[in-house]
Amino acid sequence: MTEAVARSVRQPSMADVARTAGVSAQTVSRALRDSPNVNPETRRRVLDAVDQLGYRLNNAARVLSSGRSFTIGLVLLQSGGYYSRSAVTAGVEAAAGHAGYAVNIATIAGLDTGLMERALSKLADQGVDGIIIAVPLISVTQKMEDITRDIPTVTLDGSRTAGARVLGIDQLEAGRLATQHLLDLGHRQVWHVSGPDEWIEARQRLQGWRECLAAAGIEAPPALEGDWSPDSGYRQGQIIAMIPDVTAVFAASDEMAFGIIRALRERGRSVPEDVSIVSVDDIALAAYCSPPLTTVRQDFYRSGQAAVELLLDPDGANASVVPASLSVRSSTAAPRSH
Amino acid sequence: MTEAVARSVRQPSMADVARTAGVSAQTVSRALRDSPNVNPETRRRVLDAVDQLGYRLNNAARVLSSGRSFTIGLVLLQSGGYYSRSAVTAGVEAAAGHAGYAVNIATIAGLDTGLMERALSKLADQGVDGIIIAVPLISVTQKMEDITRDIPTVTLDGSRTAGARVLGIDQLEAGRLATQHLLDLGHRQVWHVSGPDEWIEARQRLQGWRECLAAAGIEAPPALEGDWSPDSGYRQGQIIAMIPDVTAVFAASDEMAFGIIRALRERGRSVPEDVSIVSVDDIALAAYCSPPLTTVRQDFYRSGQAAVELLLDPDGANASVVPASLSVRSSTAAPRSH
DNA sequence: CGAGCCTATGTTATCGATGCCATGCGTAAC
DNA sequence: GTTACGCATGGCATCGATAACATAGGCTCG
Repeated sequence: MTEAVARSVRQPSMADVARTAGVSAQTVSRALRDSPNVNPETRRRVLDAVDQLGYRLNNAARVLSSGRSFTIGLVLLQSGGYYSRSAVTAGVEAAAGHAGYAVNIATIAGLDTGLMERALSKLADQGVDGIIIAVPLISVTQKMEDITRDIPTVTLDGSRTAGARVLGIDQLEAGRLATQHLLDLGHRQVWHVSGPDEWIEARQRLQGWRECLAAAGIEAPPALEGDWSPDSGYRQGQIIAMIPDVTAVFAASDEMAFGIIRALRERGRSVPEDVSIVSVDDIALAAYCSPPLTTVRQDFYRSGQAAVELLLDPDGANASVVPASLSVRSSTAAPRSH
Repeated sequence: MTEAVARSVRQPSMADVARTAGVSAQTVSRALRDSPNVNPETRRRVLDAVDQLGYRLNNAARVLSSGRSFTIGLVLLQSGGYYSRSAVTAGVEAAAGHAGYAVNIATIAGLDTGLMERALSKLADQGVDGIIIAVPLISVTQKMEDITRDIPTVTLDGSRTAGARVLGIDQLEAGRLATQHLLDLGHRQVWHVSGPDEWIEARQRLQGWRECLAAAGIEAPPALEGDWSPDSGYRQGQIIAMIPDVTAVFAASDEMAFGIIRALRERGRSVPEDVSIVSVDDIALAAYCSPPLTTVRQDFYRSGQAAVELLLDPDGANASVVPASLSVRSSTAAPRSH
């Protein structure tokens, strides 16, 4: 006797639900989207049918017919800043999910306009309703403008295209807070290990540092440049260790700060006794490595959330700023008196 | 004179391209998907028309008519392990993008079957072609089984449902490597601060530790349990610091290890002179904090890639393992001789 | 008590790409 | 010189939900 071949069963559609509930497909659609004009009794019947059939709304069909995808795209940089990337993602995902949106990720391998264009294209192809760019745009191309003109975009701490809104942590302020803290402790000079120049954050922190020193009438020493990684901090730290009079360093990220500290210690300079170090980020480990870092706290998770809110708010402001605050721990101290 | 109102222009469709290129829509579709039976000259005309119109394939329509979404879902846990989460995501995204797939993220706030079900439902609703679960499934519910039966699933280091393939770093081996390293240095006893018991990784590392000690004829001391965070490491470290004879500790994660080290130092126990510490992960900072950590390296990025490969390989194995290896640095040393 | 309106529901067209089948032409095979 | 087959292409139905419009009762108000 021939058995019916077990074939992959077709997923139930709205029409199936409608049939089971004894209503039209349109009514099912309305009931599922809590449209106001649906009889509670009818809605219940529909929901029962949904349960019974194990119905699942077909997203593609909804997107096609409604023109909205309920998905937002997130552009991230692959390398560097594991902590911040991860925290931003979590914040974005949480806020998006809360608003009924899914998140689609596009990672780019480096700061390159070509890669950036491809990432944006990919998201545009996916039909995202909005885009959050969490990497700095070094330069904005026509293609990027085209895409961000058609799709609402929020730039997190980056430069902007004509169409994009900008959300930023106040990096100028972060640089000032860090530098001022060192000056307040009595240091007469503050060195700086910056992030890569392509990054807006890096430039702004650098500028905050310069301005703060200028305001105190101090001429800024040359800035050293790292790439956010602990390893680059280590390399710049080796250089700093060769300069005799350094008593205070402002590092543009916690990870670099740890590298700097390691290099200084290996050369017999202790932190904070000989050299004070302050940085920016306040990653989870900042309080637990040795010494616990004095650092300017950035709330990445909150930034991610705020970016989504800014994106989805139809008449929101065009720019918004998340404040930064100083966490004082043990990597800074008054300079040793001679 | 009345100006035409600037209205949101309809995106060009395949039919528009077809008209411009002087062919049928079907041929456009074939040309764009490099179907073999298309005249090169025709293809060129089509591509020119695409360029000229700025045509962009409508993903929703493609998904609806083809039944495939070219999207894979990634389930992540929101808290803890920033580094690993981020690296896994990058690996998944890279491998997926390489194969022409987009990645859709679902973050869950905690290890809870309800949240897990909702995350899977959300991904299923989005019509993903496959799912990668990067959090341990504490217990598998019917609903979870249903979803993972319908959609190919790979579990990264987690327990498994009937339908899922499993990819894991060999955590048993990681636990053994770490413990054996301490025994080889001459330690007579090794304490352990584990991860939360719900995590398979945590259980396996713990088991590796127990087995290794057993093989050496040593009775394992009670394990202390943390939650992967530096803070939990710090708390367990305070307890360890009160026990006089401890000379070696195996921490289940780098972040906890840093917390433990901090607690020990605050109580006057130096690392590695008084107490040796080895952990698991090898995060970027492991080499740069003080002391540089001896740790079992896990290649999260590679794991993410491997998960995608396993997912997309139609006749791949049902399980696969990424090896772990020991990075020896300065947090471990031979015990002080009495 | 009839005009007008609000509520609950049904009907039909539509979104844009693809699967399947049909077609016409050139060429190799018998 | 048919038959048969491969290649390049077109036509049409279809995927599943939704927007826009249509309709049938019931209620309010002058």
